[in-house]
Amino acid sequence: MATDAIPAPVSDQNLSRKIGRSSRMKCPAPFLSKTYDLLEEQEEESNINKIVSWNGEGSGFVVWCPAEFSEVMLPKYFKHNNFSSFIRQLNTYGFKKIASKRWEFQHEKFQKGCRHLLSEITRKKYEPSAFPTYLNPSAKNIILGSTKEEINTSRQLLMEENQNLKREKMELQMQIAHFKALEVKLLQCLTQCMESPHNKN
Amino acid sequence: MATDAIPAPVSDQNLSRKIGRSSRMKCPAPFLSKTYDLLEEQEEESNINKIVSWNGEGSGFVVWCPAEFSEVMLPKYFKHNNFSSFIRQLNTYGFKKIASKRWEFQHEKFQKGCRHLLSEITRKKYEPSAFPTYLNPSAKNIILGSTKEEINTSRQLLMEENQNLKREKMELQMQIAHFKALEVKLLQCLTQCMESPHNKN
DNA sequence: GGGAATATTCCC
DNA sequence: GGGAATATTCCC
Repeated sequence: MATDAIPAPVSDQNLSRKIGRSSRMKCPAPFLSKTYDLLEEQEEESNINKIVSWNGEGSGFVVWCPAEFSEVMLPKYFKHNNFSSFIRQLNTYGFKKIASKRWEFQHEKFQKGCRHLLSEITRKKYEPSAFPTYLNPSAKNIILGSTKEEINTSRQLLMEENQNLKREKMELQMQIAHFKALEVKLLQCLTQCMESPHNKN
Repeated sequence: MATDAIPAPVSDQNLSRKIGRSSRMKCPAPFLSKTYDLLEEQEEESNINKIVSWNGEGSGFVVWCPAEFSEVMLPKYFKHNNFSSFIRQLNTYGFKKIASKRWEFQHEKFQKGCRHLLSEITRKKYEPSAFPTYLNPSAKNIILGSTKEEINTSRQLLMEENQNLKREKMELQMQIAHFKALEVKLLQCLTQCMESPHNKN
């Protein structure tokens, strides 16, 4: 039946929101728990059959067979069967691909036997107005350690942000113009109202 | 089999991105197409069996049986079986619930027989700062004829302008907050003024 | 690898 | 109903 494949709601999602992940977070992101679960599940398979497993040191994991992994395992834990979407999430949470010829990923806080570390892993934040980390404005030394191209990239990003800010400023100014006009009208109304209440009655 | 329930990729998703939905858009959002499809599919059912259908005038639609709709129809078109998520999407696209005792929804541009209108429906915008990532081509030349130091100077100037723009933006936002508060007060005054034919004449 | 749009979930 | 976080998709 079709609905079978829709994963049951994950219980730990509820709690995590209320607490907020900022300082003392209890619940790992669902993506991390599920990925960890999925590795635990595979631990029970014999080595020969493993689609995915922890690496030798337990410091990362390897997807041995991406095709099977995507078709069989992903839908059991996620709402899709696309390897690329899984990779996208890994990147979002700061995992690194640490081998060139196989799909091995690692994250400092994602280790075999250390489920409790998961809650220390955070999403990379998407901050619309902030600088990318490598463009930290306080980093005045940028010019020393960077190539012309890198500085120029930084410059272009600033230019882009600049355009956005100007547009936003314009929009805000339009809003203000609107409010000013409104204020004038309201004051007119009020004045009329105060000046001539007598006549009608 | 589990993977059966994962909807096949929808072909019209590809095109819509490239074009951009701003002014002359060709492709409706997947959510809209799918919802329309789902209604078309039900058109073939006899009236007695309908889980969902267009309303009498074709100006909206009614989910007659939310339970069955969620369990049976949603998973065929979406990656979930939650009625509330469907509702959330309807709200995102500006649909209105137009009956109190049944699940009837309406949107000006969502009408029976008018699939072409779908592409005029837009998401309500959540827009912190949106500007398509363009790379300024004319500015690319700067890198050829300039030294690292010169580019960096340009960069620093932009950074400065940027800071200023942010400050200005903040100030404008404060002005707007001020106007909003003022508007509330004026409206209160006006209301009082109108309600109480003061001056006791 | 990551930006950004859309989808889904959760919460108020 | 909608804000906001997370998930999924698409594209560069």
